Amino acid sequence: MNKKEKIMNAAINFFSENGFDKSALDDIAKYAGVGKGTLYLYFKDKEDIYIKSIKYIFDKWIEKMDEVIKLDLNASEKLERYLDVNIKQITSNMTLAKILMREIPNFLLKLHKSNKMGPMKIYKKREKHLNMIIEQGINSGEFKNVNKGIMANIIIGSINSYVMKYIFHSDKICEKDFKEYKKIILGLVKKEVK
Amino acid sequence: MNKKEKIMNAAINFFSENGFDKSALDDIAKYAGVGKGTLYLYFKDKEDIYIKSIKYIFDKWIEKMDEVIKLDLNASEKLERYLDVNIKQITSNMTLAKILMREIPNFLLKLHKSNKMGPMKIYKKREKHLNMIIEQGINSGEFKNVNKGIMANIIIGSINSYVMKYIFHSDKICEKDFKEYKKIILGLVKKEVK
Amino acid sequence: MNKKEKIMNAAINFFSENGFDKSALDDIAKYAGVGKGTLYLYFKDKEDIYIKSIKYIFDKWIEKMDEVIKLDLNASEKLERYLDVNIKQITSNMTLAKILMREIPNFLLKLHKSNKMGPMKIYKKREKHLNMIIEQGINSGEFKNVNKGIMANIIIGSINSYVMKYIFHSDKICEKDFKEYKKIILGLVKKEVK
Amino acid sequence: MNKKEKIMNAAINFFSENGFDKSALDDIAKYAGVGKGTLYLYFKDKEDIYIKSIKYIFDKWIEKMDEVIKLDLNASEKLERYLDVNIKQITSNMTLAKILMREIPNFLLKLHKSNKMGPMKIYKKREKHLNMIIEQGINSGEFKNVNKGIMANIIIGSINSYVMKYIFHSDKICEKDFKEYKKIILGLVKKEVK
DNA sequence: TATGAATGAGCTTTCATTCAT
DNA sequence: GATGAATGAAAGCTCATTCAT
Repeated sequence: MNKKEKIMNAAINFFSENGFDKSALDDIAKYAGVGKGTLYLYFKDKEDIYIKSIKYIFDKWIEKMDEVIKLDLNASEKLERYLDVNIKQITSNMTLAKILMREIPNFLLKLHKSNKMGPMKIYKKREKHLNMIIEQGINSGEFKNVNKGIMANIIIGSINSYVMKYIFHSDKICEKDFKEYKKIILGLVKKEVK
Repeated sequence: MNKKEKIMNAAINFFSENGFDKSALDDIAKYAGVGKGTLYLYFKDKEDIYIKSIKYIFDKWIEKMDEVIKLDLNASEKLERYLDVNIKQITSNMTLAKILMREIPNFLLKLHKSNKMGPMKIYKKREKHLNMIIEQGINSGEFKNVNKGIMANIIIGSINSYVMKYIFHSDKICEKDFKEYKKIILGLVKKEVK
Repeated sequence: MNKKEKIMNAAINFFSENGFDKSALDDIAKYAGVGKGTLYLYFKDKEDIYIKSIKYIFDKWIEKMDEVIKLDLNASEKLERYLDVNIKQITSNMTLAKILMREIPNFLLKLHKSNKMGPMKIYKKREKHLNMIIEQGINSGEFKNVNKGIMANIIIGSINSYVMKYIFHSDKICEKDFKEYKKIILGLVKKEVK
Repeated sequence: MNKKEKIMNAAINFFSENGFDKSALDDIAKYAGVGKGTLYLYFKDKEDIYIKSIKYIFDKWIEKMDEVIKLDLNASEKLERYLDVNIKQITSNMTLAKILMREIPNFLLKLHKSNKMGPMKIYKKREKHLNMIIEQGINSGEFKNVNKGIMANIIIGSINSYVMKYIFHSDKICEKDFKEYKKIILGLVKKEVK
C-alpha cells in the first residue's frame, strides 16, 4: 500500500466514524503514519482528501459489482448475486455502511453546492447496473415488464434501508431475514409462474 | 411562535442547508431575532438545538402522517394517501428534503454514538405506520400476505430514493412519474385481480 | 485607552520591531491584554490590524505636523519647527523611526499590490505640508524661487536619511549635528542675504 | 552563470517582488532550475540567501558607481554622472527600485537585530562616494564649503525619494523632471557664479 | 554533488460557550 | 429573562529545513 492509499484508508476510517468536520487531519496523519504536511503532498486540502477517499472506497466497491454484472448468468441469478454483493459487502464492513448512510448524502450535497457534480457519476453506477439487470430480465422473458428506472430506485432504496437497519440492530440481522428479503425483491420483478 | 420555536425554525433553516458543523450559532441567533446568549436559556448546547430542532420538524411531519393513518379508508387508499403525504410534502419543501437526506442519517449516527437513542423512536414512526397499513390490507384481504417488516422497509427506502432524485433533478420530477411510482408500489402489495 | 487602541498599540510595538510576518497575533493579543479572538471583533484580519495600526500612529504624528502648519510664523521659522517636529519626534521614539524606515515602504508596496491605495494619502501629507511651507516662503520673498515639488522631496528624503542614521548610530546623533542639518536645509531654500 | 549566481538571481526576483517572508524557497529553487536541497549546499539558510543576494545585486550596482568615481572628471560632472548612474539605473529596473525601497531597510534592521552589521558596510558605499565627490569639489573650489556628511545624506535621501515616486508614478517621471532635479542638487553644492 | 519527499513547528482564523450587565 | 462582548481551544494549512538516496 503506497502512501496515498495509506492516507485514504486512514481518512475513510475517521470520516466514516465522525463525519467530515469532526475528523481532524492531525489524527488522520497520525493514523496513516505520516506527517501532517505529507497530506498536502498528495491532496490539495481536506475536502480533496474527503472526496478522493470516498471515491476510492466507492470505486473498489463498484469493481465488485461490475464483476457480477459481467458474469454469464440469467437475470434472476444475477440480481440475487447483485444483492449479495451489495448487502453482504456492506453489512460485513461497518465503515462502508456508515459511508453509504451518512457520507454519501453529505458528499453529494457538498458537490451539488459547489457545482462539482463530476464525481457524482459514481453514485449513478448502481442505478445503471440495476437497469441493465432488469433490462436483461425483461428481454429474456424472466421479468415482468416493469418501469426500469423506478424499479431500480426502489431496489436501491431498499438496500439503503436494509443497511440502516443493520447499523442500528446489527445483532438482529440474520441470514434468514436476508433470504426473505431477497425473495421479496425477486418477487417484485419476476413473472408469476402458474 | 414563541422564542423556542423561533430558534428551532432558524436552526432548521441553517442545519438543512449547511449541515451541523457549518451552521454557526451566531447566524441562527441573528436569524431567529434573539441574542446569542438566549440560545442557552432554551437549549443545553449546540447539539441539543440540533436534536430538538430535527425532532421538532419531524414531529410536525409525523402529525400529518398520523392524520392519514386515522382516516377511515381501505388499505390501498390509505397507502396511496400515505405516499402522497410523504412524497408531496417532501418534494414541495427542499428544507425537509435535505433534512431527510442528510441530517437524519447524521442525526441517528450521532445519537447512536452518544447512546442517546431515545429520540430515535421518531424515526421508527414511518416503519410503524406502514406496518399498520400493510397489516390492515392483509387482514382485509386487499393485500398479499407479504412480510410486513421487509415490505415497510422497501417502501421507506423507495421514498428516500425518490427524494434524493428530487434534490438533484427537481426539474425532471413530474406528476406522471409520481403516478407511475405509486402504481408500482401498490402493485407490490395488492393482490392480483383475475 | 479603549480596547481597539490597546490592540493597535500592541500591534505597532511588534510590527515595528519584527515586521509584519514575524509578528504573531498571539503575542499582540497577550501584550494588549485581550484574548486572541478579541482581535477579530475589532479587525477583519491580520492585515487589517497592520494597516489600521500604521495609519493610527501615522495620523497621530500627522496631527502634530498639522499644528505646526497652522502656526502664525514666517516660512523659515515654520520650516525649522517642521523639521523639529519631524526629526525630534522620530528620534525620540524608536518605534516610530522603525515604522517610518521599514514598515511604511513595505506598507505602500503591499497597498500598491492589492490596489488599495486609498490609505496612501497619509503618506502624501508630508509632501503637501512642505509644499505649503515652501510656497509661503516664496510668496513672502523669504525663499528662492525653487521647484516646490522637487525641493519637498529632497527635504523628505533627507529626513528619512537622518532617521536611518539615527537608528544605527543613535548615540552619535547630537544636538549640534541637528542644528547644522537644519541650517543646511534652510540654506537650500532661503535667499542669500547680501 | 554558476549555480550560486542562478540561485541569487532567482532569489532577488522573488524577494524584490514579495519581500522576505512571502518568498518561498520552493519557488526560488524552481525558478533557479535547481533542487530545493541544493540551496543548502550554497547557503546556510533562507536568511543567508537573502543577505548574500541583496549584497550580490548591491555589489554589482556599486561597481557601476565605482567606475564613475574613478573617471577623470571635475566634481560637478562627476556628481551629475553619479546621479545618472543612480537614478537611471534604478528607474530602469523595477527590481532594483523595490529592493532599494523596501528590502534595504528591512535588510539593515535584520542585520542590526542579529548584530551582524558586517555586510552593512555595503550600504555606506554611497555615503563614501558622495563624500569623495563633494570633497573633490570643495578642494577644487567648485563647491561651497558644505558639511560633507550631511550633504551626502541629503543627496542620498533625495535619490530614495525620487525612487519611491518612480515606483508609484512611473509613468509621470520624465526626462525633463530628472534634469530639473539634477540642476537643483548641483545647485545645492556648486558655488554661485557672479 | 544534487535531489525532492517528508516533516512538524508555528501560524491565522473560527466559533461554541461563558458571564457581567 | 435577555444580551453580546470576550474568550481560547482547536483546527487547517504553509514552508524552512532535513536526509536518504
